[in-house]
Amino acid sequence: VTQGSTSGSRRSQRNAGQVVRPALSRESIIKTALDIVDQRGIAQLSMRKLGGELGVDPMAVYYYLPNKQALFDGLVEAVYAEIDFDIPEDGTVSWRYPLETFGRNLRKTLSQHPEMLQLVATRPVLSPNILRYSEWAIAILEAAGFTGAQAVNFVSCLRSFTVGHAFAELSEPVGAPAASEEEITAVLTERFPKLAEAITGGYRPDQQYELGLQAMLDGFEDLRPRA
Amino acid sequence: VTQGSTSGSRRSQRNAGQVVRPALSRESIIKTALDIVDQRGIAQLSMRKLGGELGVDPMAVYYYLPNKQALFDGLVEAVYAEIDFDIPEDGTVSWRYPLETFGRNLRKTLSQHPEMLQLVATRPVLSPNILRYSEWAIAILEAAGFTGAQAVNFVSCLRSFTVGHAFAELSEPVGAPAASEEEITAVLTERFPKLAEAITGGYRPDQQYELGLQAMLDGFEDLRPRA
DNA sequence: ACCTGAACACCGTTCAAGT
DNA sequence: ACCTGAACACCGTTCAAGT
Repeated sequence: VTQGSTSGSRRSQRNAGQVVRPALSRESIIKTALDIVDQRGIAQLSMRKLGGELGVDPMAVYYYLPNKQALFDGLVEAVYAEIDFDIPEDGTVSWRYPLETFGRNLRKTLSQHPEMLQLVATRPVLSPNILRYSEWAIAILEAAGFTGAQAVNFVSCLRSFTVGHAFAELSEPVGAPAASEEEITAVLTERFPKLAEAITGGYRPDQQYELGLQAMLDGFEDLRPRA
Repeated sequence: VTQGSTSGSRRSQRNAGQVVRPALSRESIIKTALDIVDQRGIAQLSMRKLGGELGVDPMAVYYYLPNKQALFDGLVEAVYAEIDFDIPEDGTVSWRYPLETFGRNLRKTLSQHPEMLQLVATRPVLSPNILRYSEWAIAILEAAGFTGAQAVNFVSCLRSFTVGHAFAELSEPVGAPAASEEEITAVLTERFPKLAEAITGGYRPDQQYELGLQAMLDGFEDLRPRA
């Protein structure tokens, strides 16, 4: 939560010998909140603890954000802004490229903020970062012969799959609800042998994601009018 | 929240003229909790309101469930149990059938409990209903030439896509974060014309889901060894 | 066995007040 | 303009007690 002293730090200089508290701002509040979420979990983010972390009265953040929902929106937007959605200079990319990159890079950022998943999945935020990349993706897909409506659906489906997969990864493969690992596999082998057998190979999330991603893209390809 | 009087209703008969309160049970508690979630939203489900709805001291439910997490687990399991996962008598189904049915029927039940989505996506529950159907699906897929590991990945990917899509549907297409519908489309047409153009056709969730579902299945088909 | 009730350590948010 | 502090109406959960 380190941050260089910004302008308007007259106050900071007054309390020499004390901990220097940078001036509050919407941005710094959201940054601190995201740290809390990432490190301690979404359930641990309260307006009161946020105030504590900022070294400020809990009510101080209400000057910058009207309520907790607004804070959540800010957090989601901050995560969206982190996604690497750079559009390549070189214009010659296949129609699969924007879609693959959209999925993989979204997934990468989500994996860095697993505790944000609930918020990201729940709150609709029109992030410029996403919109801009989608706009470009549509152009590429249209140039490849798809319609704009198809392109939007493709992006939407990939987003859904990626978010859903991130959730599944978070909740473990055939996870441990309360019982121990051994107990579960024991019950599985007895009652659901094929499932148990198929799982013993291990759960490889990256591989599974790539399988689903490529399958979808292969399916989309079939919709393309013949050249 | 109506429920026929069950056995052990000696108490109920004592307070004649009063509202008859059926005996508490884990099942009836979860049923009532699910009603609250469906009708008033997940945020409105508190142990205290649950007690109120049951006509009982809030602490009474702790006799049947150790804490709120256990209540959540019960709710998720209840939703999973509702999914129509009947295995057809007639054994001659295509390998696509179990996968299509898995996705569509999961989606149908999720759409009936939209407020449960966060919980369903978050909590790993080994529902017998799901395991049993998965076991059958694997058998069908193996008979069609796929490996068990592939079959498990297919089911997993479909679950991810279905859950993710349910979330997206809940959060609206290019939803309204705070601004009005008109403002959004205005900004969109100005800055992201292709996106705006592609969206004007309207958002058809069912159609989009079916598109993604079939694309994935088409992609899976390519992995099948030639007969 | 099943339920009650007080108590504790928390919440988000309002509103008036300070500097 | 920016932050404080008391107050209100909530939470989940513990623990001892009632019947």
